[in-house]
Amino acid sequence: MGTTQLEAVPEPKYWHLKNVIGEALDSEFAVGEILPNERELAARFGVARATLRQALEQLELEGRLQRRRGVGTTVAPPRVGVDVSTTQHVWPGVGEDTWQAVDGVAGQAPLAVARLLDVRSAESVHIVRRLRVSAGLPVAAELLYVPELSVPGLTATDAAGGPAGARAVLRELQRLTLDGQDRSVELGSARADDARELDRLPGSPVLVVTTRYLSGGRTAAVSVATYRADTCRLTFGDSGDLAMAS
Amino acid sequence: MGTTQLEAVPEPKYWHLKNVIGEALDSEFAVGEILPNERELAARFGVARATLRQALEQLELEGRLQRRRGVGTTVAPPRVGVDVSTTQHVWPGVGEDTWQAVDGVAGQAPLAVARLLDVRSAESVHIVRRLRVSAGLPVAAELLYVPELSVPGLTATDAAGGPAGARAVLRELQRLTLDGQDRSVELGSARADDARELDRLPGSPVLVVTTRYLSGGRTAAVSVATYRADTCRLTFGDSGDLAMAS
DNA sequence: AAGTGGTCTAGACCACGCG
DNA sequence: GCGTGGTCTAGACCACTTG
Repeated sequence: MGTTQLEAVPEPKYWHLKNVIGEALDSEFAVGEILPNERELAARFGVARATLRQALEQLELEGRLQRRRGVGTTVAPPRVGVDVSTTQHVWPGVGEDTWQAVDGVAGQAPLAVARLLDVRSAESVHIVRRLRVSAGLPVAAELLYVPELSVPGLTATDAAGGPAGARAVLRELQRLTLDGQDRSVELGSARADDARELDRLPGSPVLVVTTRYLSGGRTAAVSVATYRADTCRLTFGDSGDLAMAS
Repeated sequence: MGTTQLEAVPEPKYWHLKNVIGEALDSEFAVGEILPNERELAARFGVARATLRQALEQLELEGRLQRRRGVGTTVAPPRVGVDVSTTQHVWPGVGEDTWQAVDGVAGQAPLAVARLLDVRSAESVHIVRRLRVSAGLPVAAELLYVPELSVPGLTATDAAGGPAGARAVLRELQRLTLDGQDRSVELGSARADDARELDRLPGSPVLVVTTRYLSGGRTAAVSVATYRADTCRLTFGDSGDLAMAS
C-alpha cells in the first residue's frame, strides 16, 4: 500500500530513446546533417551500442534517418510521393520516362506469381527487369512476368538480351487490349538483387506492389515492383499530390 | 595463391539462416505449428540467440512467422487481402460493418495532419477513433480528423463521449457532397495506443494509409489508418481479389 | 512455477567509403 | 589507414502467458 507506483509501465529504453532522438531531429537538426557516430551517441545516452542501434533502426524505418556504412547517419529528407495510381489503365511502358528497361530474359516465375498467371510453375515466361528512377535516385525495381502466350509474335531470342529485348516484350504487350488491372501492396524485405539496384542492404524493408494485367479474360502479365520503404510514400490519389512537406 | 576462395561473398549468417528456415517452413511445417524455442533453435544452428532472432525478425516482417511473448513462435497463415480501393468514393462509415466506431473526442491534429486539413495546428478538431475487424481479428486502427468547420451542426458535447459521439460525427459528415479523395501508403511503426488495439508491440511495422476527403474545394476530413503489416496485404483492384492462397 | 519471447549489456571483428 | 555502420557473441534479466 505504501509505495505509489509512479512508473507503472516501464517502457523499453530503446523506445524512449527513439522518441528523444526523434524530437531532437525536429528541433536541432537540418535535413542532410550528419549525426554523431553510434559509439559516441551510445556513450552520450549511457546505453549499449546495440540499444542505441535499435532506436536508430526504428527511426530509419520511419524514414527519418538514413544510415550508410562507411559514411555515417544523416537526417533524411521527407519521403517522396510516388504515384502508383491504377486509374490510368495502361500497359507498362507506354508514356515512359519514370521506368527504364534494364534487361529481358527467359525464366520461370516463382510459385506465387505462377498462380496469378495461371501458368504451370515450370513453364518458361519472359521476364523483364525495369528500374524506376525519381529525381535521379532509384526508388523501385520491378520484375514483369509475361507468359509466352501473351506475346505470341515474339521468339525467345527476340525477348532476351539487354534493354532491347525488354522493350520488345513491352511493345508486343501493348498490342493487346487492356481490360483491367488490380493491385496490392504489402511489406516485404529486399531480395539480394533488388537491394543492389536500390542501393540498399539485402533484407531492408520494401513495399511490394503486385499488379495483375487483365486482357481477354486472362491474366496477361504480372508485375512485382519493390519500392524502397524508407524513402517512398505511394500515392493513389485522383488529384495525386498528398504533399506533407513544409 | 594456394588457397582457392570458395566463399568469395560471405553473406551474413542471419541472412543464410533466414533462407534455411524459410525453406524449412515451406516443406516441413504446417500453418499454426509452433517452432522450437529460440534458445533451442540457436543451439541447433550453432549461432548466438541474437543472430537467430535477427533471422526470425525478417521472417516475421515478411509475414511468415508470428511470435508472441510467453507463448512461442508459430507459422503464420498467408496474409489477408484487405480492400482499400478508393473507387467507391464514399464517406467513411456508410455501409459499415468492416469498421466499428470506438470513440469520439475533441483534440488537436498532429502537425502533418493539420497541414493537410489546412487548419491552424492549435485548432481543435473532432477526432474519431475506429477499428477495422476482419475475420474476428483487428487489422487496422484509424484516427479520423474532422475540422469543426466541416460539421457545423454539431456541438463539442455531441461529438465527444464514446461510440455514440463518433457515429454522430460520421453522420454529419455524410451530409456533405464528396468531390473526391486521394490516398497514400507508407511504412510506419505503431504508436503505443494503436499497438495495443492491434494486439502488437509498440513500434511494430505498420502500413499507414492516409486518406484526404475533398468537399467543396476543401479538405473536409483526413483519415490516418494504420494496418498491421505482418498480417495484411492491401488490395486496390477493380476486381478486388488478388488471391495468392493455395 | 516454468517456459516463452523481449530487452539489454560489453565486448569483438568485419565490410565499406573516403581521403 | 582510418572511421563508419553492420554482424556476431555469450551472457543476464525482465515481462508475459499458461498450467
